[in-house]
Amino acid sequence: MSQHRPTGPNGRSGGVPALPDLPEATVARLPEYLRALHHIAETGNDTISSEGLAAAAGVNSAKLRKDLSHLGSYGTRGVGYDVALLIDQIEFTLGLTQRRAVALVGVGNLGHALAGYAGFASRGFRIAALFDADHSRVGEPINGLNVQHISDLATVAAAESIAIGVIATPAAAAQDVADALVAAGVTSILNFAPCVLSVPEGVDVRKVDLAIELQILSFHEHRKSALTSLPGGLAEEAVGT
Amino acid sequence: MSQHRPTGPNGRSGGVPALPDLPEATVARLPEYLRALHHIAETGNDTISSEGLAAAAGVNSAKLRKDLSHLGSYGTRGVGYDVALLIDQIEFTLGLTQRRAVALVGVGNLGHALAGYAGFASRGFRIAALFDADHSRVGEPINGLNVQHISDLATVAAAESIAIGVIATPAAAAQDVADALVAAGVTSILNFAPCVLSVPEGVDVRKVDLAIELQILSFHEHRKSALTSLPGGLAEEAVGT
DNA sequence: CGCGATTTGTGCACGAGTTCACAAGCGCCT
DNA sequence: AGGCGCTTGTGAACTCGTGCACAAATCGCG
Repeated sequence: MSQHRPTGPNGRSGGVPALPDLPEATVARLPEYLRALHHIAETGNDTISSEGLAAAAGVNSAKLRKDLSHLGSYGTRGVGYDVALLIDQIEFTLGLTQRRAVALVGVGNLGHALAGYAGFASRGFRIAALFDADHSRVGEPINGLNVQHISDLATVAAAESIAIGVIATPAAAAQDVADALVAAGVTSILNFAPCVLSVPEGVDVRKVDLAIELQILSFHEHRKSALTSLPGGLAEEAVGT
Repeated sequence: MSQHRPTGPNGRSGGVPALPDLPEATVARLPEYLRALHHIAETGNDTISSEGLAAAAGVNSAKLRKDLSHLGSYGTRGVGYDVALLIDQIEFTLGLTQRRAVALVGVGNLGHALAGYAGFASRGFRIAALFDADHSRVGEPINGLNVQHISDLATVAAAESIAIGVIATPAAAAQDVADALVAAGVTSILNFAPCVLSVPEGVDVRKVDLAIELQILSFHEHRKSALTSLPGGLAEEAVGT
C-alpha cells in the first residue's frame, strides 16, 4: 500500500507519475486550493504564503502546508509558493491536464441547470452528452447539445471516451441509470438522486443531496434556538422529566 | 466546520432529550437514516434491524447503532427499531418538527432549479421567498412565488421568520449576499457559489460546490488510469508533459 | 417458566486526521 | 560573508471517528 517511498521532490519530471497516494481528506481540499489559487493569480500575485492561501481557501495554514507537502516540495522557505507552479502541480495531481468528458443523465429541473452550469466548463470538464429516458425530451436542444435517449448511452460513451457520469434523475430511476452507466464503461458517478447506489468494485460514487445539507443546517438551527430559549441561565438548567 | 460552544456543565439528566451533544459526523448521517426510514415505512415494515437500516443507508451497522445510541435507546433488543418512533426521534433531533422557511437568493440557472426542487418541500422545508439583484427579474413568477429584489430581504425575512438562506448567485456577489442575509437575521447559510464566505460567530455555513465533486472524481479517475499502466514497463504513454 | 435465538448498546483498540511547535532552509540587508 | 527575519516542511501529541467483539436485554416457543 502506502509505503514510505522517497517521494522524489521533483515528482513528475521523469516518465513515472509516481502516484502519491494522498489522504482522502487532502484530495477533497485540493480543488478548494486550486480555486483559491486561480483567484489569486487573477489579482496579479505570483507567489503566495501558506498563511495567505490558507485564508483564501478557508482552512488552517498548518493543514494546508501538510496537504501540499504530500505532493512534494513546491514552496520556497522564506518566500512562499509559486502560484503558477502550484496550479500546474495540483491540476496534474487531480488529473485535470486533460479536459474530461462527462455524461449527464436526466434533464429535468436540476439536470437542465447542471447542463447550463458554466462552472463545469471553466474547471476542467466538458459535458459531452445529455440523456433522458423520456422520449418526448429526446432531441430537445440544451446549451448546444441535443438530448439523446438513454438507450444510446453505451454507444455515445464509447465514442466520446466518457468515464464520468452525472445522475440527475428521480431516485426511482437512479439505480437503473447507474447500472447503465457502469455497463457503458463509466467508472465515476456523481449522484444527485436521494438514494444509495450499489455499484461494482472499482467504480467511484460521490453523492450530493441538497435536502441533506439543509437538514444539517436545521439541526444547528434547532440547537441554537433551543439554547437561546432556555429561560434563566443556559448553564445547568437541565430540566428532568 | 464552524464554531463550537463553550459547552459548560452540560446537564445530562435522563428523560426528555435536552440537546444531546452529537458528534458532527453523526449529525451528517442522520438525514440519510431518515430518508432510508421513510423509504422503509412506505414498504409497510414497522420495525427494522440495525443491519437492514444500515444496508438501506449505505453504512456499517455498528456505526449506525452507535449513531442512534447517541440520541437515546429507541431500539428493542432482539427485535430492532420501531420505524415510526425512530422517524419521529430523528426528525425531532434535526429540528424538523416545524417546517422551516428558507430564503433563496439568486434565480439564475441553478436558482431556478432549486426553486422548483420538490425534494425541499417533501423533506421539511418551505421556500418562503426568492430574491435577485437584477431588477429585470423582479416580479417574475417561479413555482408560485414572485421574485423580489434583494433590498427587500430584511423586511421579508422578518415577516416570514426566515432563519436559513440559500445562496445561488455568482461567486462575485456571494459575500455581499451573505452579509445581507446575516443582517436580516439569517443564522444558517447554504452556499452554492464557489467561494469562501466570512460570517460572524454564531452563523453556520455549509458549502456545496458542484465542480469540486467532479474534480475529486477526476482524481480517482486519474489514479485508476495510471494504475492500468502497472510497473512492468507497460505504456509510458506520457500522461503529463 | 426457562431456554435459545436474535439484536441492541457499548467498551476498547485502532487508524485517520488535525494542530502545535520548531528546526531547516531561503533571501535580503548590512 | 555573515547574521537576521521570514516561511516552509514535518515530527509528535492529540482529537475524532470507525469497527470489532461481546455482554445485556428481549421475544418466542416448547
